[in-house]
Amino acid sequence: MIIAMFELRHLAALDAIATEGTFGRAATRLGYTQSTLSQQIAALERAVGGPVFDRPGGPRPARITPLGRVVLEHARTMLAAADAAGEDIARFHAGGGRVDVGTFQTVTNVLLPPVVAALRSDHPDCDIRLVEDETETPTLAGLDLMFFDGPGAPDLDRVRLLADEHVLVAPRAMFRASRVAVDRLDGVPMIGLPPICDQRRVEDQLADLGVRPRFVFRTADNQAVVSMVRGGLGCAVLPLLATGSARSDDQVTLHRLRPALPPREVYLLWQGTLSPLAARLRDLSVAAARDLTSSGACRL
Amino acid sequence: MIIAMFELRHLAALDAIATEGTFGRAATRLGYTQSTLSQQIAALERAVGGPVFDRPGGPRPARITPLGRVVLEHARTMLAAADAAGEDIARFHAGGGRVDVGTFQTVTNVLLPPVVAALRSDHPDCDIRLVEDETETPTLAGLDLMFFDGPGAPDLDRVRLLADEHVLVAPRAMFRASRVAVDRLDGVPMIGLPPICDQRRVEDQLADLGVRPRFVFRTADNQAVVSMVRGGLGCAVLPLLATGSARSDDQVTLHRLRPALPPREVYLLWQGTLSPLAARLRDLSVAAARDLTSSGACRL
DNA sequence: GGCGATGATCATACAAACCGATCATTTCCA
DNA sequence: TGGAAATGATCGGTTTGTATGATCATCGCC
Repeated sequence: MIIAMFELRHLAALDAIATEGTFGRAATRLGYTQSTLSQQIAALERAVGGPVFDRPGGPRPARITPLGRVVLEHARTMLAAADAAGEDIARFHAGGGRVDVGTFQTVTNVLLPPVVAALRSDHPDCDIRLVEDETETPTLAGLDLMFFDGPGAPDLDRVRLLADEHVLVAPRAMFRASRVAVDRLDGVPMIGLPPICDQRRVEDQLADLGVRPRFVFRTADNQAVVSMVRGGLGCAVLPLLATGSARSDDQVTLHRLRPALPPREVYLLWQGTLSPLAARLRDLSVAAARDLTSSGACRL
Repeated sequence: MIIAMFELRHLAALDAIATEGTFGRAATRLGYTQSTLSQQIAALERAVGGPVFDRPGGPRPARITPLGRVVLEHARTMLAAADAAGEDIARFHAGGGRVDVGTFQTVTNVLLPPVVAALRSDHPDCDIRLVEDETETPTLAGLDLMFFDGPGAPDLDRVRLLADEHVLVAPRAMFRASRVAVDRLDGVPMIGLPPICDQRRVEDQLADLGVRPRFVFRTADNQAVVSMVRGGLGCAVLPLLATGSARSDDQVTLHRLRPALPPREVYLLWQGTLSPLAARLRDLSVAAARDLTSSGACRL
């Protein structure tokens, strides 16, 4: 007997007949004719190598055979899985399901909250998973979308979300002018993020200008950088959005740099076809970024 | 998007391509051509309402899409179930699997042991389940085979296994002759099984002959009946096989009755098509019964 | 003995599967 | 820069399978 030559439609027929008792009623329920069901069962019996129903003849209903019971048991498993698949597919198309997003602090704190709120208001049961994996060469593996401060690998799809101006955050007494010349940072005690990604680029650019700050503390936490500046430990060069809600006050001052460093460019990366949910997240993110830019939040 | 119009073969293609990476290798593995797999995936994509693979073009391999992942997850469930079904079907045809048998004490103790031994020697993993349900009108529901002391309902299939002579079991001092006239049992203290099935027929037949024994103890346990006779509590009329290995000794004597009561006829009943395992059990039971009969074990 | 329900069977129209050949695209290498 | 190699898509044609409606055989029941 040959292996697994049966079709889902045959198994549905088996189930319907076993449930309804007769070929005719099962055919009605499935929207077929009795003739079709007879042939489907015949095909199934060819596939499994023996009869699945006893047909006593006359008005007596069909009775399932031991072989039929064996097949039926598995058939119901498969039909249930098919149903579940259909539901998941429908949910997928409706914009539900799951989306895995790579992000980083600024995006998580500034951009994503309204995006997530909008998604969850449309699809309360959608499964949004955020992963913060700030490494030098991040990967898209296992992610549907990834926010990144650069255009990423050339074979990826991308959209540029915003340009985030680099500003100087300094203890209040340190600088007066609203614009500070970059070379005044040479030798100055400085707080920094770990030297990867944007922070690395900033330091490289300063070095190209002959400026070598003296890093006295590094932390991966944007807010902690600002707090240390606030404590007077040193100053910091940060993308404006990374400063959070910090603005010039009685402890810190924010300054533009002269010459201005190239801004941090935030991209959203993905690869190939997106799920409707992920596409919606992308579109909402683009809109949110446009709002941020036009509201002036990315420029001092 | 339409519901569950996909076929197992499409899901197998999906799985193979997701595993192998390219349509061509997957086609080779499945024994199809690349063209066929392209068309199968196209059909699947029509069924699920969207692409399941991104085809980057050129020598780059196909990559599964989010929708493809959703489908693939369920596909693997269904394919695993199909595999399991195939294995169960193969086991079924080879004579393995499960069989549910209704039996009763005599059959369990005398007939079945060698039958079960033979079955389990052929198929060590076969699942033989015995149910002792000694009621007046037993049912075949949930059973593949049923041993019964009568021909059963007319719409059942049956085979007559053996005729088991009714004998008198008496305390040693009670009767001398090897044949005892039935009417000598009138008023005699007697041990009996519950008055159903064969026991009921025996009592009816005695009553028809004007014989009314005095039942002083009833138990459903054949061996307990003999034990009570051995204790001198009374005598008993039993089918010979129900006496187990009891024979005339220094405590009990076995006697033929005059006139002989009709023997207990043991049938094996079933309905419709049997599984190979059940058919084998039936055939072995017929052979075992023939052995019992020809060895004289059913006649004193 | 006829009625009604059951499932099987047949002929036919239609759809789908599969294959072989071919094509378009892209990468890689010389 | 041009061509070889590998990818998947597409097309035409044959085969296979599917669904239908009509008809037939069987059997229980009134």
